[in-house]
Amino acid sequence: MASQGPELEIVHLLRAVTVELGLHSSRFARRNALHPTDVRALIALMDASRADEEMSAGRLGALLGLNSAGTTSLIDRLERGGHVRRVRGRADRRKVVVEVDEKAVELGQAFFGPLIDRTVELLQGYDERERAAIRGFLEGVRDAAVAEEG
Amino acid sequence: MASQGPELEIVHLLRAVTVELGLHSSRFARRNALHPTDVRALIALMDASRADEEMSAGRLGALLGLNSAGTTSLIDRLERGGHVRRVRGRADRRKVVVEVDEKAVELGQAFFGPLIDRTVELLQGYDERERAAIRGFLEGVRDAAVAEEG
DNA sequence: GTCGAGTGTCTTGCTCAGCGAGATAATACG
DNA sequence: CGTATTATCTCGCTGAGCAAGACACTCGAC
Repeated sequence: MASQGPELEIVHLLRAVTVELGLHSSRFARRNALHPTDVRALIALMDASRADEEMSAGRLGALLGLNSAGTTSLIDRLERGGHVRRVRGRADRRKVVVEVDEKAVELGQAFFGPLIDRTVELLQGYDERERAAIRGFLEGVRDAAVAEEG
Repeated sequence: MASQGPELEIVHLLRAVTVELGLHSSRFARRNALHPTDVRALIALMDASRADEEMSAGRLGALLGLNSAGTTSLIDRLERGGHVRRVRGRADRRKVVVEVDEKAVELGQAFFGPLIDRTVELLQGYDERERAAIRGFLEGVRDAAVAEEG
């Protein structure tokens, strides 16, 4: 099984990476008494915040594939844990904008920071052509996964 | 956000890849009326089968982080769907060896095969040094994630 | 303005994955 | 043989997420 040609070995390796990153996330979840969905939500919220976009309850739910009831209880859960605040939208007052608490952001950075730093460090060990190969490969896999929606 | 240096861009790309691969798995899950856990279980079972290892109920549960009750109901579910068979262990008759049904294997290959093929194809577009960089990077990330169990 | 359709969120009642505790069955070891 | 250990299953429960619908706000037509 370890002798299936160099390409399949890398495919297998990529899967191992996704598995380990998933396990890493679930360690974060368990440690903070969060569910996998909660972690995904927090990540989406932090992304939005970094991009200076408002994240409404509905948009968050859609992103995570939850219906409105599930979304409400997700936000309830996060709010109860103090990770998130509900703020009524100013422009459209039906909307609920979900804001991440500063402490949650710090918590996440403290947990995922070292791994990100280590990855950046790894990448600095490669020259421009090698980095381009890595980037191109990842882009290719991402696009292939996106395209595979038959 | 897209201008954070070449290294962080790749880190972000890697996350996008894991997200998209996760979504791809969940499309497979939904289409076959399976839960995420069921998919993870089937993958673990196929891996074991390819490596010619027997997978007992307990080992499967441990691999997925389930307790014994959860493991039993997981296998019940998979068996009910015809994806899996229970076989009493010959050597140790307390054990239950879980075998994947041929059809489930084919189903999985039909679904994940194209993506794997596309990935192999991508890899063939790189020379030996570039492939080594990709492999080394993935190994490094995997090891970093494994090491981060503080 | 105000009426109605449309949209965003929350409530209610339910299903089912997974947990804890403990029962049952087979093995190992004295 | 009998006791401890190991592997799985059963029972009762908690809680995430769903479907349906209530409620609140917005916006366009008149």
